[in-house]
Amino acid sequence: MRYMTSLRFIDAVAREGSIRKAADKLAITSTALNRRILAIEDELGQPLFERLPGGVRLNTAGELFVQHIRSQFAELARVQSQIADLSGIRRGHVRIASGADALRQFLPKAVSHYRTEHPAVTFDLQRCYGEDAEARLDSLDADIALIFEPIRMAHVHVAATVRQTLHCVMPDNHPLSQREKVRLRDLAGHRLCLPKSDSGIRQLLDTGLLRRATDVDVVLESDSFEFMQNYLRFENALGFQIPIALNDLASQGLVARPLDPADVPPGTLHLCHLKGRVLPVAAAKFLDAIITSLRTSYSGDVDQ
Amino acid sequence: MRYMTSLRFIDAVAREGSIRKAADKLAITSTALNRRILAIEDELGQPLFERLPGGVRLNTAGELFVQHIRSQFAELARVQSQIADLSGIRRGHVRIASGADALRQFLPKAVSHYRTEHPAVTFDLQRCYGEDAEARLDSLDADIALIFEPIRMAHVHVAATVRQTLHCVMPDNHPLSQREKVRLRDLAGHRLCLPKSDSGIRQLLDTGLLRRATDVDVVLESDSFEFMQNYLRFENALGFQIPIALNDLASQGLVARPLDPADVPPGTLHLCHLKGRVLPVAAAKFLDAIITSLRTSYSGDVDQ
DNA sequence: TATCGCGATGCGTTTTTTGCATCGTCTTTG
DNA sequence: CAAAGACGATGCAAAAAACGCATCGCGATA
Repeated sequence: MRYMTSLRFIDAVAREGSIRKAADKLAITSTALNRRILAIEDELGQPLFERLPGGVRLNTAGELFVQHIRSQFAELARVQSQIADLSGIRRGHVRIASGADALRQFLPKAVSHYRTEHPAVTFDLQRCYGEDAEARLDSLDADIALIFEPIRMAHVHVAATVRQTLHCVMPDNHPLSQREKVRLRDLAGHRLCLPKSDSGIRQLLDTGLLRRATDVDVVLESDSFEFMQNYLRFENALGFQIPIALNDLASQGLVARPLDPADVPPGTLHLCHLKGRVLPVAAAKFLDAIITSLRTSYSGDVDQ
Repeated sequence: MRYMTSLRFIDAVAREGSIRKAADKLAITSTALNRRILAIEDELGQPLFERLPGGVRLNTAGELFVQHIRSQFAELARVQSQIADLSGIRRGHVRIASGADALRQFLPKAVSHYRTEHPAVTFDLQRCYGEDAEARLDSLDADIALIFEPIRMAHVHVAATVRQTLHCVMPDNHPLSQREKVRLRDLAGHRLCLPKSDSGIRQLLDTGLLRRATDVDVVLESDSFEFMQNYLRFENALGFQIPIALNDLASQGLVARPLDPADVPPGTLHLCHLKGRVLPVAAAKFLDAIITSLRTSYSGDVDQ
């Protein structure tokens, strides 16, 4: 939308922290950008940025205004999507922030399935660590977030949750593969690969291990599930995963066994959007779709 | 705000129902206006207006978009007022839709008092009949509405209510002026001046009169309280009013006596704003101020 | 059937926006 | 401690956008 240019520019400058850098990204000269900002500040009657020697930074008024700008963008997107929906063809853009878990199998399937029904809808999948997913909801950089385990911020709305029992992943010839369930004490003496400590899986494991004071042998930590999964066979080590992230293990000679819930409580996958926000049609319908899909896969474990 | 020009224009065209008429009001040529609208429609990928032989009319997409535009204006005003509030001087613009009742004494006093404390705040007082006040909240043409008696629309939020006992106004030498309270049956044989039927006062009276089947002599109807009040002495007639609208009667040789609540139930004055809307700081503070002021004047009768 | 009022469009003019060169200031670096 | 580098601000000319005028085509109205 053309009339929002100045607002887009201000947002960019706020993100870059420098007029010149933002101008580069926006493919205009810094002068033009500078003057647009001066013009808006002039109209507002108040500066939005503090001028620092190394660039600019939002002042309090600027914080308020940028927040306003972002919500305007989100609102516009929503209205556009609503208008597009009138013509029958659903179009729009859905931005999803997710941990690595759901990005492995679940979201690829869900997105492609949705796109076969609504080819005009495009997607943006953002891989997030830790609190980042929530922060992106907050800054309106994402419409929907899939977060495993801890929800920290107060202003996210949880549309649905899925209970996920932790599984232990291992080569199919590993001694523990004989068991139906794995207890924490069984891990003693085996080599473990653990996700990094900002992962929800790790946090659940840590509390369990701490409680039982089990002595474990952690050979590596990583934030890449893919790496860990491919690594297990080489060291005959144990990895950990939640069901939604389990892909076709058999073809890699791996198996998964659930951890006994008595040792490690099941974690929760949260499907969230920003509280108080009305999602664009495409995003709202996609959210519905994945909730339905989750309900068929994990019938008893989904809450809304 | 400069960047909103196109949006303002669309809003104007929607209100006027004609590009040429709107162009006149906006003091530009119809060509320029026409092209701006074509440009926006082009960007949106969908027309917003139906072209009729006598002008234009919003289509469904247009309705959605104009609604969006209006909420953007309101949001911007809110943010601006919030920003202005940062610098200490509270500035802003408060738009009030009210029936004639509160416009007589109460609002003039309240507004002038508020403006002595916040001279940078400006006001817009809109005299509304019937449902118009609520409609203006809805179209974001007003921030606050004072409505006596019936609230019809679902999406107004009532911030406070004040119970108002109907009073009978009469010349001070009128026989009924001897009584402390006036019963409906006392009205028989006297000349009455009644507000028009869309007034809350009239509706309360009508139900009371209907119930008692009192035979009354209505000599005139008007929607102007001022006219009626000035008229009473000439015919030695009776008028009706609620406390908030009672000005200095004594100087006009008039007195007011409450109607017995057993005959006519007390009415309710509603202080409202649009549900779900965050008011600009100035409007919100003014609302607080008048609620406080009402509480001191009608202590027992105010609910929040 | 003629007229009127409406929105759309081609074209020259005016206003706004942009880019270039440059200034002054502050931090970093040799 | 001085030179270099990066930043935002500003004067001025070029480019782009918006505007106004004249005019067209269309449908309603009288």
